[in-house]
Amino acid sequence: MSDELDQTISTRLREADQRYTSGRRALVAALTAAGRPLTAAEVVGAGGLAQSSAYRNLAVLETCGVVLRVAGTDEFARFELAEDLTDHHHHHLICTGCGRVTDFTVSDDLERSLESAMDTVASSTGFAPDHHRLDLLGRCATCRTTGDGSEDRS
Amino acid sequence: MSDELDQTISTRLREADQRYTSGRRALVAALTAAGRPLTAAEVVGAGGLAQSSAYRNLAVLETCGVVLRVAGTDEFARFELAEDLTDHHHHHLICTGCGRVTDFTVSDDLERSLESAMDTVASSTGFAPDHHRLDLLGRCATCRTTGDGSEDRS
DNA sequence: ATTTATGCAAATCGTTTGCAAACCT
DNA sequence: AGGTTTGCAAACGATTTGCATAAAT
Repeated sequence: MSDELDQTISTRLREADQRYTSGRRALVAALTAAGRPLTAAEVVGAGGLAQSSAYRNLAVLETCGVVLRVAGTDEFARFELAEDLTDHHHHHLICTGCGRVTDFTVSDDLERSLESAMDTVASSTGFAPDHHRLDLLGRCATCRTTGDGSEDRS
Repeated sequence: MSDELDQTISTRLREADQRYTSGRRALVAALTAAGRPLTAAEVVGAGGLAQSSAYRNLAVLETCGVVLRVAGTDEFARFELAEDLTDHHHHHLICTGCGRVTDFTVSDDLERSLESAMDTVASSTGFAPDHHRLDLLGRCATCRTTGDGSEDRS
């Protein structure tokens, strides 16, 4: 992870009266290195901090807008760095076999269409859209060849 | 709910060696009447059956392709009738205040673009998309006027 | 020195499961 | 009767929390 990213995060935490501790740095490093949303278990494994600390820090980072919670299809919550930190607006490929979540992007045209759909909803209902979520559900290459969904959350 | 719908569901259950019991009928009726995804608690409240039976029947109906599990942003699972039973392809408005999920539709043009994005992913990666999920996250009219997210899952 | 973060173990809570009674065919 | 579904209460498991210690400022 770049020093610049670290600086931005540090500032964002300080603005919320939070410290950028070594544990939180480890956690951010794990998410950065992964390049895909990680489960709490994966974060714990990679970051080397206690489970409770991982959850607590993820909550802090989420509140400060550093980390985002990602909804998959299984029972595990997943976490990734906020998009405005990575400058990489993306969507998710969700494997219905193993639950793994990976990133993908769509054309600017499609993004614009999505934005316009949001505007339409905003003006035709009382709902005030904030952001959108576009996921593709299917089977990843591994689960397709392996036959079925035997997990590997390591 | 229409007799035709009941017929279809009955058939679909029978094909999986499952019965269309009164409890399951009540559950389907509750989902039909609601017209939006319901939490397990809401289903229990409306269907008048025990919690464990509700969960068990929802699982059976999900396996048989009658009911679909919907991911929101809160800790509650939500359920709705499968789209091919309602002939109503739709997406979800998810309120980040109260968690409530409602339906909305987009233009056929946008749907086609989404389909084409799926095809692109399919051919450029090993991932085999099955369906897509487009959600708009924001605040519902009630939560916007009420100020903030005080729950009402009744 | 005082406040905040950590790790452990216990608690929480939506969901799942074992089991005996009620139900359907 | 034979197999399935139901409701109750107990079990489960991911996540959260209480509390005493360690770290940061």
